[in-house]
Amino acid sequence: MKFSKSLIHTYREAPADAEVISHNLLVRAGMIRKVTAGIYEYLPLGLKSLKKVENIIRNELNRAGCQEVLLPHLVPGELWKESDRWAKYGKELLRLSDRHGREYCFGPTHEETICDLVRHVVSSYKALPQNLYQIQTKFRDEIRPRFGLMRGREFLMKDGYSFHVDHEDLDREYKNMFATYKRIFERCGLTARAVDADTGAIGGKSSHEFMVIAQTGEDVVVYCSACDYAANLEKASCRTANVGAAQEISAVQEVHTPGLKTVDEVAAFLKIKPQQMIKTLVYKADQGFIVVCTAGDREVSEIKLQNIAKAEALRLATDEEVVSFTGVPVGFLGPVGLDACIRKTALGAQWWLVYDHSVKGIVEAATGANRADYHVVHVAVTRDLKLSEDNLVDVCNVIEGDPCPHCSSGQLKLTRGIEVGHIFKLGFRYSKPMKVTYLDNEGKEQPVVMGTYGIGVGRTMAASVEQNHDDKGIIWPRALAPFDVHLIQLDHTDAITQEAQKIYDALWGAGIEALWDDRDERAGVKFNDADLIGIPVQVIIGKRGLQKGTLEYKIRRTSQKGEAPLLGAVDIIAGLLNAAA
RNA sequence: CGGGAAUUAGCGCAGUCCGGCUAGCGCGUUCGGUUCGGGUCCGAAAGGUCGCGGGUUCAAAUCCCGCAUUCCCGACCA
Repeated sequence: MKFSKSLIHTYREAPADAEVISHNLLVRAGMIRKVTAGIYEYLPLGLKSLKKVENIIRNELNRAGCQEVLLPHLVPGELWKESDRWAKYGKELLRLSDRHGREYCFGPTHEETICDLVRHVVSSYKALPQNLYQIQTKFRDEIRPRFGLMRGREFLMKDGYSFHVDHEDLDREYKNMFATYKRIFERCGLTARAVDADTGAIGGKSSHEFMVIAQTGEDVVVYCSACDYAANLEKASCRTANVGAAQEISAVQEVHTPGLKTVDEVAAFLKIKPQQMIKTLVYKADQGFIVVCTAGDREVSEIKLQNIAKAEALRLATDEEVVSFTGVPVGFLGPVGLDACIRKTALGAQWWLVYDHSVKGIVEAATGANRADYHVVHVAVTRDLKLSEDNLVDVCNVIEGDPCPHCSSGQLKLTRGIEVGHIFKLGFRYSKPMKVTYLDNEGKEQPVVMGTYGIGVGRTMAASVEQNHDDKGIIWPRALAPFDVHLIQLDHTDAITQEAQKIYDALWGAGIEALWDDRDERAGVKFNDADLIGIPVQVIIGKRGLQKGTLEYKIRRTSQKGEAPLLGAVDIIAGLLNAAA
C-alpha cells in the first residue's frame, strides 16, 4: 500500500477523552475513530491489526478441533425467556422490537442461540462432542463505556461453546481450550496469565480468566510470590489465620467513645491497630439481614458474600434499617451481645451472623458495644465469640502480603490486569432449561454438558498496545502489526522512486507486507508517523544510501539501526523481522 | 442511580463571569513560494446551524428555562 493513496490520517494531539494509552495511540495513529460512546470505527490500518488477532484465534481454534459458525446478531426474545435471562440480564441487554412488535435482543453472548442450533441438529451421542465458535460483533449497553476499545459497548468477540456427553469429556475439552488460549495469547505477543475466576451471573462451575498484566487494567489479579497460584480478586483466598495463642485476657470492658464511628477513629482513640478491631457490617439480602464481622483492616467482598448467602440481590443495609433491626446506631455494632439487642427489636426477622476467617486470628479485640457512643475492649475471640465451622467463612478480599493458600512460603501480591479471555464450565445451566439433549447408547435422553469460551478481539488488540508502546507511539509485535515493514522513501528523484518500487515489489514477492510512505513530506514527519504507527521494521531509502548502494533500517522496538546493500536487502529484512517478532 | 463538568471549523482549545457590530488561536486541509535525513519557514485561502428548543433584550456564543449528547467522579466498609 502506498501511504499517499491510503486512508491514514495521524493526529499530533491526543483525543480529549483518551484516558489510557491504547485509546490515545490507536486514535492518533488513525486506526480507530469513535462514533459515539463506546462505539468505534476501525479504519484500514486498525482493521488490519484486528484481522490479525482474529486469524490467530481462528487458526488455533481450528487446529484444536473447533468449527466456525456465524450466528445472527438479533436473537428472538423467546429464546432468552427459555433460559430466564430475558428477565435476569437487566439494562445491559439491548432489546428491540420489529414492525410486528416481536421482541428481540442484540446478542451480548450467544448461549441461547447456539443451544437452539445444537438441539435441532444433534440428537445422538454419536454426534458429540462439538465445539463451535464464531467471531462476531456484540453489543452490551454498559453503564460506563470507557478506555477506548477496552470497554466498548459494541465490540468484536470470539465466543465458543462446547457440548459433551459427560463432565469428563468437558474436562478434557476445557484443558484443550486452556492450552489453546495460552497459545493464542502467546502468538499475539502478549504476556497473559490464567487466573481462577468467579463464575458470576452466567452460572456454572470452574472458570479461568486470561489476564494481560497492565497498570491500566480494570481487574485486580492476585498472584503468589512463590508458586503459580493466581486468581481474580473476586475469587482469591488466602491461607486462614491460626487461632491466636491462648493468653490471659481481662474481662470485657466498655469504653466511652463519643461520636467515634469508623474503625480508624476508634483504633486511633484506643491506641490499637485497625486489625485488632472487629468490624461489624449489616447486609440486606433477599432472604433477610446478614451480619458480617471481619478484622478492621479487611474489606468485605460482596461477591463472596453473595455466593455464601446464595442471594440473588445483596446490598449494605441503610442506617435506618440497621437501627430498626438492631436498635443500635451505625458505628457501634459488635458481635458481643448482639443477639440480645436484635431479639429486643426485631422479633421474627430472618437474620444470621458470619465471621470472616480474619477474626479468628485476633487474640484480643475491640469492637462496638451495641450501645451508642460505646465500644468494648478485651474481647477474647476464643472466649467471648462463638466461632464455629458453620459461621466462619471467607468473605473478605485478600490483601497484599496475605499467605498463599497453595504453598507454605509464598505471599500474595496484587496487580492489575486486562481480561482478554475467559473459559467456563457451564454444566447444565443452559442445556437443561433449553432442553439440549441427546440419546445415549441405551436410547435414553440426556442433557448435554456445556462449556463456553470467550476472547475479546478488540480488547486483545488494545491490551497489546498497553503492553507495547513508548513515548513515540505503538510498538506492534509482528503478529499483530498492520504491516510488516514501513518503507520510507525520503527523496523523490526518479532513481530513488525506482529503487523504492523495486524493494517494495520484492518485499511483497517474499510475502512481507509493506507500507510504502511515498509522500512528499519532510523526513521528520515520516519518521514520526512511522514511530507512531509502530510497524516493527522501518526501511529507509534515500539519496544518502543510494550513493553507496545501500538502504537503512530501524527496528522499531529497539531503535537499533543498520544498513543493508540494496541487492539482497529483502533477505536481510526478512531476517530482521523474524528476529524482531 | 447520585454528584460534577463540558458541548464554539476535521482535531485540540480561547472567548461566556461583565451581552455589542466581520467569532478567534494552534494543528490539519487547499493553493503559491521556500526548505529538504527527526513534526522547515513565509504568504494566501477554504472551512462554523457557537449541541438542540424556547425565553429575556434594540442586540445573545455570552443572561434565564427546558432538553439532548459527551466526559469525569462516586455508589454508601459502620
